[in-house]
Amino acid sequence: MATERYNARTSEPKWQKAWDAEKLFETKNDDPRPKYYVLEMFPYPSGRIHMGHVRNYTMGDVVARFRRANGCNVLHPMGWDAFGLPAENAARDNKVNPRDWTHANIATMKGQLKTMGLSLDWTREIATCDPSYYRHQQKMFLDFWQSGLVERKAAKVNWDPVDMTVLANEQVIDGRGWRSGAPVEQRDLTQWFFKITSMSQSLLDGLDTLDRWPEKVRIMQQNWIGRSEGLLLRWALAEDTAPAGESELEVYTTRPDTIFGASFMAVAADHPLARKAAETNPRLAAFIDEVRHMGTSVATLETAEKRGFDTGIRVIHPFDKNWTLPVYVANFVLMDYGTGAIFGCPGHDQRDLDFANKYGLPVTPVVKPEGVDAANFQVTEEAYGDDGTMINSRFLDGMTPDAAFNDVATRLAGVIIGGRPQAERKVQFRLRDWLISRQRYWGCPIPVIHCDDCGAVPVPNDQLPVELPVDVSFDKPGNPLDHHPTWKHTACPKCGKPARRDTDTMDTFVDSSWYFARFTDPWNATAPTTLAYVDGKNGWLPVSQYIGGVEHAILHLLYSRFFTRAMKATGHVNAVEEPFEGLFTQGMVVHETYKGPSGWVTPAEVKIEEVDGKRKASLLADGTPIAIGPIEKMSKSKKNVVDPDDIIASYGADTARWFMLSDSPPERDVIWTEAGVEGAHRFVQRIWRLISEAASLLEGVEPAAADAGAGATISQTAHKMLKGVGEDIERLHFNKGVARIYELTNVLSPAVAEIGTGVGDASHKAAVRQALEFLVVMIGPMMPHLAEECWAALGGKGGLVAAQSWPIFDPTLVMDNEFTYPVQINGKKRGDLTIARDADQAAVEKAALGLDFVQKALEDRAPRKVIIVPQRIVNVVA
RNA sequence: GCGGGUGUGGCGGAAUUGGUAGACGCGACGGACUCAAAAUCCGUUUCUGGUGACAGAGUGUCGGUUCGAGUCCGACCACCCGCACCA
Repeated sequence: MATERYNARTSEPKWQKAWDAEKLFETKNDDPRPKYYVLEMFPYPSGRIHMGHVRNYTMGDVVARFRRANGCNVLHPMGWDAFGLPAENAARDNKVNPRDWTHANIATMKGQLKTMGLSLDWTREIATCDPSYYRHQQKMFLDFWQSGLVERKAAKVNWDPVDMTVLANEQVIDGRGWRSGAPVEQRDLTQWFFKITSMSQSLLDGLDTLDRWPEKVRIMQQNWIGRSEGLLLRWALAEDTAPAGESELEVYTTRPDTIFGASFMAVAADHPLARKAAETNPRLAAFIDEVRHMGTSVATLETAEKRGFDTGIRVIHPFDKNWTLPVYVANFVLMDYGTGAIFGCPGHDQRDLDFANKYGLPVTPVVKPEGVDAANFQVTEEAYGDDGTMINSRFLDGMTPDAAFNDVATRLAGVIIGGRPQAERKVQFRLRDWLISRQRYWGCPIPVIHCDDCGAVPVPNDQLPVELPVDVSFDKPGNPLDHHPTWKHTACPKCGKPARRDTDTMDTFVDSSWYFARFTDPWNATAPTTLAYVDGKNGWLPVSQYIGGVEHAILHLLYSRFFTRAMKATGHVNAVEEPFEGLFTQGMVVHETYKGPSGWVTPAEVKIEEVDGKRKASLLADGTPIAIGPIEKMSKSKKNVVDPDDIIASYGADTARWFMLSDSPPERDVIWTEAGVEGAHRFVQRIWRLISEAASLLEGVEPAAADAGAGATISQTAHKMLKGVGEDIERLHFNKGVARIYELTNVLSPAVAEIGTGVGDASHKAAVRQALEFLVVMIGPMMPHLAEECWAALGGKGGLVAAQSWPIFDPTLVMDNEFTYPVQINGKKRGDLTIARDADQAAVEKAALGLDFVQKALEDRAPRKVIIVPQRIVNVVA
């Protein structure tokens, strides 16, 4: 029977409508089944979806559909990370309102996502730029403020001169703004901060509980938080060298054990002591000025050579009144870490050694490695940073560095100077507070009013939300809210006098730090969350499986972890602290690049041919030769992008989805190739041919597993694959599941063809029928439209596949009755031995030794040893 | 510099964690069907030698542990990612 080709263009919209009509993916909060929350990172509405989205949302959809088939009440929502600078740039360049631009993009992208056939609950859709969303964010900002989690303070902040706004530390990459790529400058400004550092320890400890997160991400966060244990240590200044009014220098050190190896002190250029000393020393003042200027750009700071300037100040060693050390101002000491001052121990710190060598300062090793003679141990070019034994350290000699650390800490803690101990233990974090002020329009307004008399005053609850004005102009550079003629002028809520609104908006990472909580009840108009649904016994959080790009390993994921804790502290969630129980970071979609005489060329314009075994590219239009470049992340600048719309239009969504899941492990990059898509499409057609052929042959046949004859092999394979595919999806090993589905198809195709020729009894047919139904259910999460079409062709028993349960495999069929042992001689495989699965070791040994190739190898001698691992292997040692 | 990861056919990648290396897919080659092509179907496809059955080699390199190593240990090489004067 000739069957028509599967036509995705007509089938896919048909089934999407059928799912909508049944409201299959709308989730009820009070559904009693076990809850499963699967979430993909929501997109920025840039205009069109790209292949990265297709990959991300396909994976999430497979998980959602699979969990649904396994009896879970699945929450799988979608929304829009809708605030951000591109909308303002579009407004400036094209004279459109950011709101209109954003909403138009959302409409387009929503349409594109719908063509993918994702099982999303669109009734919960949210956009962060809607006042109905950001009003709650403003409320939480004020709640956080009241709870001491928000602070307005002056600080040295990162200024992006292109985007004309400040940036958080996390948004500065290699000294450049994360979006603009412009070198970031340091400015002193008063800004709003979330006090993320108040939760440093909790954020660090929480990482240990996240066993379903990639190790890599946990390590990155751990390093970013950067905890160290050390000592705050005060050094007395030698009186005759101290500037007026100064008597001591406090440093932070993690190596107090090396205190006898100290040879100098170094302070940051901004350190108060440096400023004081510079007052009477013009050359020092000039040096400090120079260092400060160099410090404007973070990028130049990193490559700078280590330089210093002797202030003339001397400090007295805590354990030796007669030992004085020089105090330098050094360009490599940071003011905002520790106390902005260090003691230099050149023997055991490379920077200090470089510095000491440059300025001729003494180098005394105080820790020696194991097995080295103390008298001969010297440090010249390379500092020794490892463990060992204390030397040249008086009362510390012979101790381990750990013990010496404790000894020094204890001794100096007991020395009280000026009412304070000379040293205190101190845990220091690298993490800084989260700067959230942005001098931009298209963001959530900070709900604060500045009054000359009352200071910064919260906007009262009944005046929320503070909405963005619509009539803004982007003609002038800078912040349109600040330029707006009336918006910022208002009355002080406290005293009623004229006052000004804060014209800054919040970092857009604030918007994405709680959207996952909002999805649990987006209809709540009075509060950000509904406590009954957000977490706890009947709540959704934490997200069971979160999927997104690794580029958010620190930014979004760290902020969300903080925000969840802050929401708990302010009563917006019940108990949850870690918002994402399972995290998966998927790889990128990459593609070959093509370069012609006049620059980069898109894949759609290129024809690829194979000439003498070599791939050659030429321009489709006129045959101009094109150079095939390296495989890179799809980007507009390299033009190596493939538009999901084009793929879906020509092959259908299922082909695109299947390709995204095939071959490449999901955490790795996937190389998009034309040949690969065609291969995926061929499989779509192959499944359809198989099912439509079988549908007529097996009409009326009741599916059942066979336990004997040819059908038994079919049933065994089908049940094994059913088990395997389920496990693969559970572990997100989609590529392995795909391979198994191919294998099952490879078994079923000839089986169906055989039935077509009239071979096979009833039990065989029943087994094939069952295997085919398994196959259709198994492809359901991956290629949902094709699965529906196939299911309908097979009779459509029980309605839509999307509503079917995942079948349960029969354990007895998954186990073979016989086992084929590979038989090795001296560790090399020489043959097989098929024997009953329950044969005991003696029986296996006897049978193995009876094999002719074993006898030949042994040449009548007795084997030295026979190793039998049940259900594994036989190894005969001759 | 520090931290993490990866390295397997022409290519993407499998290998129940110490037990048959190369599943599955792509590509290539040969054949069938066709006037022809596309599509489809059937074979072959790690390398070397041999018509062949077969033999030998083989998971970045070198060494080690083991009856047995892609997997464990030691040293090294290459590439990728993250952090980077954090005291």
